[in-house]
Amino acid sequence: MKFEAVTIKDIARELGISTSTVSRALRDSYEISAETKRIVLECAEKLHYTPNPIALSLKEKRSRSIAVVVCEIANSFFSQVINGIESIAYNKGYNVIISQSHESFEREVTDLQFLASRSIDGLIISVSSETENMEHLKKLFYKGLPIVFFDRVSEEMDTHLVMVDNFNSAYKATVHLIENGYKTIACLTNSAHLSITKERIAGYKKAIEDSGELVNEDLIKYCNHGGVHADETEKAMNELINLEKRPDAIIGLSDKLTTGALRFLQKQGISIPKEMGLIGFSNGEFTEFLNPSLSIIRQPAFKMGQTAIELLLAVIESKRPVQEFTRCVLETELIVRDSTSRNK
Amino acid sequence: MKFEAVTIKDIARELGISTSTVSRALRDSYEISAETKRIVLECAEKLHYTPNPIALSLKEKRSRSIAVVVCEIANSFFSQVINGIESIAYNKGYNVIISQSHESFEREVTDLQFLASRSIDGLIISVSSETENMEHLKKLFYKGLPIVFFDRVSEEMDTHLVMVDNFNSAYKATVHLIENGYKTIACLTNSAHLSITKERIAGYKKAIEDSGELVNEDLIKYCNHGGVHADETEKAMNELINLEKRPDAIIGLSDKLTTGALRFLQKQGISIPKEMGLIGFSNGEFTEFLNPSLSIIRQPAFKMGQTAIELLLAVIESKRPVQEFTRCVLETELIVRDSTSRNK
DNA sequence: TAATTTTACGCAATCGTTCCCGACTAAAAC
DNA sequence: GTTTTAGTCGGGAACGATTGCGTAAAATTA
Repeated sequence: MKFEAVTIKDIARELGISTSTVSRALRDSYEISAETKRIVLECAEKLHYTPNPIALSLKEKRSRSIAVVVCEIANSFFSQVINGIESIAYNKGYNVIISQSHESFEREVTDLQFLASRSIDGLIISVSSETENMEHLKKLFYKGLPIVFFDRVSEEMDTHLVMVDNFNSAYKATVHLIENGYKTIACLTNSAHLSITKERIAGYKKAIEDSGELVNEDLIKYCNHGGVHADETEKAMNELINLEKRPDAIIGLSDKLTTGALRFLQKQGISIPKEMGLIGFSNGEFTEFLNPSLSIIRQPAFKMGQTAIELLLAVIESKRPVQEFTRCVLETELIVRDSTSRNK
Repeated sequence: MKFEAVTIKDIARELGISTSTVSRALRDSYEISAETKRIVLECAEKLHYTPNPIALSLKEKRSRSIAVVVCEIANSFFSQVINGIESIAYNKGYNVIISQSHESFEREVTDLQFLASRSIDGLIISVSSETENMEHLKKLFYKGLPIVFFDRVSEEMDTHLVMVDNFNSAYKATVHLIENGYKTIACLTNSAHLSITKERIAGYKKAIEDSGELVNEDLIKYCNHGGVHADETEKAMNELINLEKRPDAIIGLSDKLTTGALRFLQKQGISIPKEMGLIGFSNGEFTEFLNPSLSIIRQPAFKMGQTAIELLLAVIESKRPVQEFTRCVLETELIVRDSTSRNK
């Protein structure tokens, strides 16, 4: 594979036949006699021939590899999504190339530039929390690169979208807090321009309004880097607990923010769920064993990954240009635990 | 990148010059006049030319992509390692292709076969817990594929190794338990043939012996799939708590096993650290906030990833065959928390 | 037996890029 | 005035594999 690199030519030379015959024999073409096929196969075996995929890619203009761009791998939600993607890509003979944006727009742009220059057949992406401008993606998309968005999607392009029912998830969680007697519910969320933020905030607001209360914008804290920098979450939390009317519950609208809030409250010695209720989006594996056990909204991450890759491969392998795009919305699961049971 | 695919031929045609000149101009060759370079660069810009890496790979016989094989991405330790790998690979212009073995030997073999056929320039691997036979790796290695092992290594090939001081880590953790008054210390570990298992078990045994006790093999439970199947851990734990002399502490010799033990003890209502002390290897992000907070041995996962990729790239980019291989042993961190403080 | 079809294989172009050889012009050296 | 010598550029062969087309020889048919 490296130094030797047996090629079809070596077989041809060894056998005294042409490369075309070898190629056809290897592909079991009908125009090659059974005897020749046998000899070629035998020789290929003997010489440890392995086809060179690069040469194939060059001819076929496809690399059989797809790229996945997420903000961080070391985040349960995203690693579970990748797990789902990989589970299917592997079976279909595709490589999965992974890149992390670390919530940086600049990094996302260079990532994409790099990947695009590496001839990928398709892209699955959840944009960074800094990403407002979609030009870099549009450019690739209109050049013909199949793209599937998941989680943090953009509706600016006509393509497949995989997400959860963000509105309803946030709505349910907020209603749950209200029903448990929490009155002043604050909200820790991502950059305002992200799709997930807009939808989740809308659900949160609707729940507040449906309970007959007024939405207080001061209770909504936007963390523009999604909580990757711990101080960002801390700052937001500090502002919240110093409000003249201190909230009695927090809802974290993404994984890192939920756990960041927990971390902060623990440090400050603010008791959960008594002084402060806490619920949030999370796909962490051990929310059940946290102290207190955490009430969460869990996304079907693995399923989301599978759906995304299936949609992407359908586009890639479609003969004709795909016109119909699905907007796949999956359900989340609200898991109630101790961090929101005030009365316990 | 897909449909148009502007090539240097297009530029050559547009400008009425040869492809060789275009190629040289683009690479800023000394034999091309400044004026021609300017024109070519301008035209390339205008036509949105992007070089085709596949064609380059074919010529240069390198793909600038490396493969990483781990058992699971959705495992903090491995995702942190990958994070470290990616952080450096990205800067050096390499793609990272990730594959999961899911602790299956068969899957590892097919993974590798697939990857090798995709012309990767190098491989970083932590073998699956089922992997005893290294032939599949040897075959690739002797074909010339640079390989770096990390975590679960094999010494059968003369190549770079990145690991932690497993012996000492297990030793320290066991001593810690002993010093805290635990008498009967059981051990939950991976398949017996893995390097990490051997070394960690040796450290555990040494600590027991140093304390003047005898090692009881019944207290060592081997989970051959590393705890990916929950029932495996449960079975082992059940056997332990039903021993005539029930252990009063557990040491988990890998991430999944430590958390698996915690999960089991919680379910059974066995109080930690009173009835049972618990410590183990873990790189989980929230061991601090678990109930009780977990004493752990933390590996420098990010650093391990960085070290592995640096060693690998050095081999890949070396002009002459590399003869000297390092066996890099990093230190772990013992973090004492509530799960081992019996007296509290 | 002659004409036709089938079988089995080789030639050469192609994918996009690089790079080894020339080759040509104009200025410098003899 | 002839020869060197830079300075620029083009032609064409690679890299490994596929494939349309052409064509011998063998097999079939008339």
